Amino acid sequence: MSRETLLPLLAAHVMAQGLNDASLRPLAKAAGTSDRMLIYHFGSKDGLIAALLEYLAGMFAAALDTAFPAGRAASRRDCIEQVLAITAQPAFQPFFRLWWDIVAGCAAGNRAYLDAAGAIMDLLLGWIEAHLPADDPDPMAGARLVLTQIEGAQM
Amino acid sequence: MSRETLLPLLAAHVMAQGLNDASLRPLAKAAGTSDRMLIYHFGSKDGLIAALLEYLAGMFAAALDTAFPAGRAASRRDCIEQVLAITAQPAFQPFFRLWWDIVAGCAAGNRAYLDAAGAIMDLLLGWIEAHLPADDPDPMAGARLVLTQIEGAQM
DNA sequence: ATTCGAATGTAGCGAATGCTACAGTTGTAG
DNA sequence: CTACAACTGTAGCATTCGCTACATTCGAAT
Repeated sequence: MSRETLLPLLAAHVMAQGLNDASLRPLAKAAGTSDRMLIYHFGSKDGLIAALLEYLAGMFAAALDTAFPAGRAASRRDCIEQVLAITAQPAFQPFFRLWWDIVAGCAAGNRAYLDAAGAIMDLLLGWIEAHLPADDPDPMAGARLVLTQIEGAQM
Repeated sequence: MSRETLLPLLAAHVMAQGLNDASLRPLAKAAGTSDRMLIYHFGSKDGLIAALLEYLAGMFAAALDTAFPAGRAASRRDCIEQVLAITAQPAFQPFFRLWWDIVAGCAAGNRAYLDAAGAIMDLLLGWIEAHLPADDPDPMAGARLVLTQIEGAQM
C-alpha cells in the first residue's frame, strides 16, 4: 500500500465525511490501514492533507472534464448558466462541501488550504476562460465575473 | 457572571480565534471563568454555540447599523458597490471569517449553524432591500441578486 | 545464507476534548 | 438564625487527538 494506492480511498472518505474534522484513525480505517502507516507514508497529518488536497483538485478537474460540454458558450450569461446546471448535479455536491471546508480553512489562515484554494481557483478560471465565447473582449475578467456569480449562487 | 455578562467576552474571543475549533477551556479562560461554569450557564457546548451565534448575529446587525449610510442607493449596481466598500473595512473582516466557519458548518449539516445562517441571510436581505432604490421593480429579487454578487466577491 | 532496508503491527504517551460528581460557598427568604 | 436555592471550585472520567518507540516481517541484493 503506497501513497498512490491510499489516496483514492482517503479521498473517498473525505468526500463523504468532510475535510475539516477528518482525523487519522477514521481515515486509516476507511483506507484499510492504520494511523501508524498514514504517518509513515505522509510524514504528518499536514503532509497527508496537502497530498489529499492536491489529489482532490485533480479529481475535481477530471469531474469537470467529463461533465462539461465541449464547445464554447454563446455569451457570458450563457456560460454562467451552463456551469450552474452542471455544478447543480448531485455528483458535484461533495466537491462543494469540500470547497466550503477549504474556504473556512483559508479564513483561518491555514497555508495548505490557501495553496489548494489558489490552485483550484486557477483551475476553474482556466476552465471558464476556455468556455467563454471566442470573441469575449477580456476573457480573464470575464472568467472572474462568471466565477463570482457561480460562487455567490452556490451559497 | 451571568449569560449576559459572559456572551460579549466569549464573542470577542470567537471573533479573534474563530468559531469552528473553539473549545470550552480556552473560551472559559478568555471570559475569565471555567469550562465548568460555561456548561452550567449554557447547558452544553451546543447550547453555548447557539447562544453565541444569536449574539454574534446581533453584533453584526449593530455593526451594519453604524457603518451603513442612511439613504437609498441610486441603482442596484450602486448598492452593490456601497455594500462592498463597507464590508471591505477591516472592522468587518472578523465577521466574514465567522461567516465562512458558519457556511462550512452548514455544509456539514450542523443544525445550529443552519439556523444562524438563515437568520443572518434574512437580516442581510432585509438590509439590502431597505437600501435599494425605492423604484426597484422587485426588491426581494434585487436584494438576492445584490447579495449573490457580494458573497461571490467576498471570496 | 546473510544482511540490510523498507514496510507493518502493537502499544502507548501526553495533551486536549466535552462533561460530571462532589463539595463547598454564598446570598436571601422565612 | 436557619434553611434553601443559586452559584462556583477541584478533580476527575472516558474518549480522541497526532505522533512515537520498539519489535517484527519480508523481499531483494550480496
